[in-house]
Amino acid sequence: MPAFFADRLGYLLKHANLRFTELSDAALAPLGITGRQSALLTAIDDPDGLSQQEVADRVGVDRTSMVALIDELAAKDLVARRPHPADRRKNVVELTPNGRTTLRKARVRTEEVERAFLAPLSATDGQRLRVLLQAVAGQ
Amino acid sequence: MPAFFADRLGYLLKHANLRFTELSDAALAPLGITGRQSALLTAIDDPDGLSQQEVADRVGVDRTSMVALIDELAAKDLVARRPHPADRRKNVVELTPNGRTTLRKARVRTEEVERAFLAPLSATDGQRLRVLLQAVAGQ
DNA sequence: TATTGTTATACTCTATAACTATA
DNA sequence: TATAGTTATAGAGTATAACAATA
Repeated sequence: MPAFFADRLGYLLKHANLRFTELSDAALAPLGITGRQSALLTAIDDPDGLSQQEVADRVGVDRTSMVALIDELAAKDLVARRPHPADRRKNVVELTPNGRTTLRKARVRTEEVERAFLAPLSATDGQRLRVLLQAVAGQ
Repeated sequence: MPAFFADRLGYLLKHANLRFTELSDAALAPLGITGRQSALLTAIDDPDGLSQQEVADRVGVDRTSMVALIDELAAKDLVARRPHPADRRKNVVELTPNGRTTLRKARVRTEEVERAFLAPLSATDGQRLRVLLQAVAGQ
């Protein structure tokens, strides 16, 4: 980590993000998923059942990218597609029982990751960082 | 920006980063460079002159990735390679006069971007965010 | 006409492996 | 033997364009 960069906001944001991703992927590897896939399971976990388009909108990717992402989770038996009962253009994407179990475990691990990531800070400062990021991340 | 994600640290970090990158690239586009290239110019701007390897270490990419990055900047006449006087395996990478001018302008723009990015926060909170990120980004 | 899922394709960013030339 | 630069290649991650089925 180059010292002459260390106070640039862009650098700090990028590397904070990198560090969180590393911790996340390491913590979730035993569950056989990445941080990205854990977030995807969270997005899919809706009582109403979502179309691929709706899931794509939630995580902010294109619907064309969604296909392969769902394929991966389906190959691991974490989610399943079924036809939408009222609109036959749509798939309903849902967690499988295995997906629900995995998501539950992933949530615990993710909380641990957040704690580890914020470990250099006091509890107050950790909460403060979250609030400040919220103000600044939501355009 | 999905509400059900908005308090996850991973989500906040990712989107703070995305927003900064967007602001940055938009502000630097009139100079014909990206935020990434502006950071690269900053890394290259060393009075001693750096090898490609040293620049790569500074920005945290592999030396094989460095080749194309330098090629791009060289094509824009922002940097130039010259043989290292003492070690003929190495290139010395340096800013051209045009590169120095562009870097100077890019610095002004980047400061404006930081101000715009932090606009939702008070000056105190802006400074606080920087300090907290520093604690958390440098492993 | 518009939307959903899909495929093909391409572009960015980055890394690994292997080569050349030096040291 | 090891290092610096280079090239070829490959793998993420993502987007655009075009198509079929359906609305």
